[in-house]
Formats: sequence, C-alpha cells, structure tokens
Amino acid sequence: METGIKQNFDFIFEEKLLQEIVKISKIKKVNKGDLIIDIGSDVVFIPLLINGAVKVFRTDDDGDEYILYFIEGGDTCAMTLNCCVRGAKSEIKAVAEVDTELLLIPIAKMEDWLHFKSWRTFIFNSYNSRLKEMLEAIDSLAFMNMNDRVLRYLKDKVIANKKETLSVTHKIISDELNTSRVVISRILKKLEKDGELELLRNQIKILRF
Amino acid sequence: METGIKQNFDFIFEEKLLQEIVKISKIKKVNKGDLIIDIGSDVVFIPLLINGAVKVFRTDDDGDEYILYFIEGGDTCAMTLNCCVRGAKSEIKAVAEVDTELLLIPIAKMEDWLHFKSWRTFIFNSYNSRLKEMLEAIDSLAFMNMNDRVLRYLKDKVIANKKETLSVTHKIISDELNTSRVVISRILKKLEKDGELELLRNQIKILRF
DNA sequence: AATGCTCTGTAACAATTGTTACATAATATA
DNA sequence: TATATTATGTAACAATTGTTACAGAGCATT
Repeated sequence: METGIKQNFDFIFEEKLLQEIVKISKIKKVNKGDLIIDIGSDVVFIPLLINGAVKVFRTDDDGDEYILYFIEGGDTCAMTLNCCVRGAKSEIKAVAEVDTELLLIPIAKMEDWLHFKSWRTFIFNSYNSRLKEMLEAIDSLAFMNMNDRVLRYLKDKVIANKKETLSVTHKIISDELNTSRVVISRILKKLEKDGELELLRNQIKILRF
Repeated sequence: METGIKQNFDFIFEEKLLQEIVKISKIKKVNKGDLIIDIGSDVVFIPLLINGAVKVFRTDDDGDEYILYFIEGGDTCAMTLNCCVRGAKSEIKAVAEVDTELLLIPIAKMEDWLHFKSWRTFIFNSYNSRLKEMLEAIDSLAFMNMNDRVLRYLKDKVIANKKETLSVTHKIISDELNTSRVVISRILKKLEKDGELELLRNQIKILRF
C-alpha cells in the first residue's frame, strides 16, 4: 500500500505529509457502478482518487438525477467535492464510473494538515477544479441545447473511461441527463448521421474529438 | 473605518486577525449596477461583503448571461466565490444589486492567515456556502420549469433587496435568466393571476413567501 | 427452436419555451 | 402639449423537448 500511495502522490505532497497519509488513510476499492457516497450521508472521509473514475450527481426529491462531472485519476488525483467541514452532510452523490481505488482520509485531517504547504495547495486546487466543473455544468444547462449537451457528456465519458467505444445504453444517458430515452435515441441518431459517432447495441463509438 | 469593520466581523474573527484586517484591507463603495469583477479579470482581492447585496453571473461568448446567486450582507458576511489562488482569473461576473460596501483583502492574505482558526473556518464556510448556492442554481436549471425558476429568482431578489416591492423590468429578468422578454411577461401574468405577485410598471410586488 | 427480456427506432402527438409582430400604456423629453 | 422612448400585453406561430405507443432487433435462457 505504501508504495501505491507514494507512486500517486509523490509529486504532489512533501515527504512528511506522505508519511502521515500512509499512516492514517485507508485504501478502498470500489467496482463499476458502486455507490461511493449519497446525498445526505455524513461526510466522514475525504476521498482522493488513486486510479479509475468517478461520476458525481445531483438528485432531487422525486428521484431524478443530473450528472455534474466526471473525476478521472492520473495527473491531478483530484478530490471529490464535498463540504469538508466537520459534521457536514454530502451535497452530492458519487458513483464509480469504472473500477476504482480511493484513498480515504479522515475528515479531521483536512484542517490538521493545513500547515503543510503542499496540502494547502492541493486542497485549494481541488476546490477550484470542482468549482470549475460545476460552472461548466451550469454553462451546458443554461446555454446549450440537448444535442450539444449529449455530445459533451459523451466526450467527457470517453475521457473518464479512456476509450472511445462506450458501453452505455440510451436509457442510462437519459437518466444521467434527466431527460427521456426517446429524446436521447432521437439525438443519437442525428449525431450518427452527422458522423459524430456510431451506434451499436449497448455501445456507442465516438468518432470525433 | 476601523469601527465599521469591527462592527461587522467582531463575532467572526479573533482580535488579532481583526487588527490585521483593519491594517491591511481597504473599503470600497460601489453603487447599484456597478461591475465589481468580470469573467477573465485578475483576482487581486478577496471581497468581503460589509453591507448591501451582490449578484453573481456566469456569461458565455455570445454575451448571454445567467444569474447564479445573490449574496447579501448581514449575519454571514460571505465572500464572493472566486478562485483564491494566486494568479487565477475570475470565473464569474459580479454586479452590485444595491449600493454596497466591500472589504478588499489582498489575495495573498488568504493563505497567510490560515493559521488563524477563525479565518480557516470563515474561508471554508464561505466556500461551502458558495458551493451550495451553485448547486441550487444547478437544481433549478436541471429540475425546474421556467415558471418556478422565475418565482425562485424573484424571492431571492426580495431577500437580497430586503423589500417585497422589486424595482425591475421584464427585460432585466429575461436577461438574467437567459430567456426572452415575452416569456417572462407571459409567466409573470400567470403568476399574477395565481396571486403570487402584483405587476406594475417597473415594479413587481411579491405577495407570498 | 421457442420464449421472454432488454434495447433501439420511429411515428404521432403534447407541452414547454422561444420568436415575431404589433398595439397600447406610461413616462420622459423637447 | 407634442413627440419620442421605454415598458407591457398578447396573439400567432416556430422550435425544442417530452410523452405515449408500438414494432422489431438482439440476446439470454430454457
């Protein structure tokens, strides 16, 4: 485990902080589709992404949901946005987009470690990344039509999954964009005619980037 | 000036921090309608709200805009959301909703003052408030129809302005919600029939809360 | 092969939101 | 007062998005 953490966060955190992280945090493996955190649940850990990808949703009382953004591992190793204040409830729902490994850090450490320069930088960078992604979610809702929102969603999904052929049904897309299956099928057919993608059963191959 | 700051932040910040704030920060007065910060401009100051109210927008390349939320002074004295990282550009546009006084703190102090417990709490609470408001903006776009979005906008505006009779035209509302004037007039007429409000020239009186 | 299930395609229609056009009212300004 | 400007009301229509209904294709299971 220690080597795994060091591999991923070596360039981000200073040595002493790395030691603390190794000592205190736990690794959690989740499978594709697993619920990582739900709206209203207690925020006990700060989850850092080691590898894999996570999708973050907002839901309403009627069970409708809307995807906010994907978080993918790699260079940035971003934190999932959560109100990192003791006792806060989660404002978002997070689901594993693919098989994923997370590093769970007790929420109290967020503040304790602020004397580490690299931790401060990491926390504020993460916050800012999440804010930017939320602003982009707002942009698509406020300024884009369904056609473009579907295309944007699919392209983000390609990045999160690291492959151009997505395993996804029209129903799943319509759920995550809070619209209906028929609307998505109609738009996908148009996008196929426009040469943006290729449709197969349970699969969509994205052709342009 | 010193007394003004102490009045507003006395219960939020510890004595030593208050002294620092008095020493370093500047007060800025802006009039209703004044641009406080625009998208893409350098973030040099953290603005704290002393009194008044500010509205925060997202804009796109075509000059369209969409209101994210209002910030009103009083108990919380919140910070306008901005990427408080040195060298960052503003992701939002902020305009004075009413005559407003701001406390401008050089961006470098954000990090310098993190050793003050009350500052850390303030910063993270402010961030979390902004995040919540952005999530609510997303909720209305993703889950609500125009009728309800207009009503929500008007009620938020009542709170920001601290009065039930709003001085606003249909055109202004349509601009801030990125729709057309005719759509707003139609919806307002319906809301008037429903007894939610009363329409006058340049004014809307909100009847229910 | 027969059956049942899920996924996709598409038509027809409904509801919501956006656009164009024009009339009238209220106010400001000459 | 006469005129111009801005704000509002509303009809008619267009475009987008959502709903219902049904047919057929693909796949798994028996």
